Amino acid sequence: MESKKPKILVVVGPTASGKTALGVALAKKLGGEIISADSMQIYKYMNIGTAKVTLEEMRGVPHHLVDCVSPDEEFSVAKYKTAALEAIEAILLKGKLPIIIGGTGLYINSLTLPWDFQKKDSDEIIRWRLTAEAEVLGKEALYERLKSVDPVTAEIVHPNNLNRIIRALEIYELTGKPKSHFDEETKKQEVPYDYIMLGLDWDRETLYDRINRRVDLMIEEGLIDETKMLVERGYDWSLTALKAIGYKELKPYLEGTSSMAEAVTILKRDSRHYAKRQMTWFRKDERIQWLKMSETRDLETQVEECLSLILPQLKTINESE
RNA sequence: GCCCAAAUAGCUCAGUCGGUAGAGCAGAGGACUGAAAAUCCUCGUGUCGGUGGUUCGAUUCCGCCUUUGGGCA
Repeated sequence: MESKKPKILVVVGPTASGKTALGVALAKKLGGEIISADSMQIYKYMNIGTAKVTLEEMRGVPHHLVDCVSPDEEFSVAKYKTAALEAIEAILLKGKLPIIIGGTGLYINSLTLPWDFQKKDSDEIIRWRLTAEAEVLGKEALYERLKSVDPVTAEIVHPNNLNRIIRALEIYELTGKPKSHFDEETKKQEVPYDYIMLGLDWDRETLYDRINRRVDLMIEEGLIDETKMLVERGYDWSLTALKAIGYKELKPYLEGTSSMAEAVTILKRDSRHYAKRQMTWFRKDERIQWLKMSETRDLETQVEECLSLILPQLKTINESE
């Protein structure tokens, strides 16, 4: 007998793999609502560059956690998890199927693995101070401090990876306990849902080709103006949101230090690199069932294929009701 | 037609005072628990344009050829 936990569908895949279209189609067929798991599509005013779903593309399917945070607002996995869990509950209450779709592996894992963010906090000021300390003392000094305070984490974190070193030290300063302590504890948590995880799998060359073409399209659709608009609104290049691929690459062009062609080339490259990192992330996840994608098959066929794969697994939800 | 320069990794180029070569980028693999589209790690054999010569030994020196730039007519 399968577990009585509510079943939830998760669709992952690299950028430009067709998640949006497939997700909407699945939601239509299954009576679902979509929860985005995308760290950049949550930001307002960033539409073209993040390839955000358009109202038209939604085809009436409700989307959650898209377009809901200002680019200068602080956001984090922890906040994502809280908001996503709320959305899941609301959708389940309506008797509909939550479908989580996105390419941010960390966000996906925050929901599908027993991760708990409640007990440890974060603090911008400490983080700021540690960053400044690293500039003065060198990251080696901070790494040494981490070694003495949390040798287990120091073992895992590479000495060059300042961001990780800082976060680990931040946790220690905030709680008096090492990060590794929380990592152990969090594993004892329970995940409240059963996730059926689907991955969109393209061959590398085709995906890269799609990415390159999509970047050209973004430029045609006005990515330059969108970026200018963000800057004019006063959003700083140092914001996390402005570090999104599609915007940061345009900075040199807008500031006149590079040509548009150069900027676009780099934008394409960064997008390819990103896709590669996403694939590395998802590839190792054994829970994911891979769906072979190709441009010769149309959406309808892909959806059918998808349904025949997941419907048997979803059935238990109906039986238990 | 003549003169000059270049020809080395997928690309841009470095180098070997003669002992068969190395950077950046591209590309590949990996890590990831409150910045994650971020951050970080690892991976470099290629007829050194072709062909003769000198030499124990040539990608390196010399001759010729080819190609590509530039200049002169």
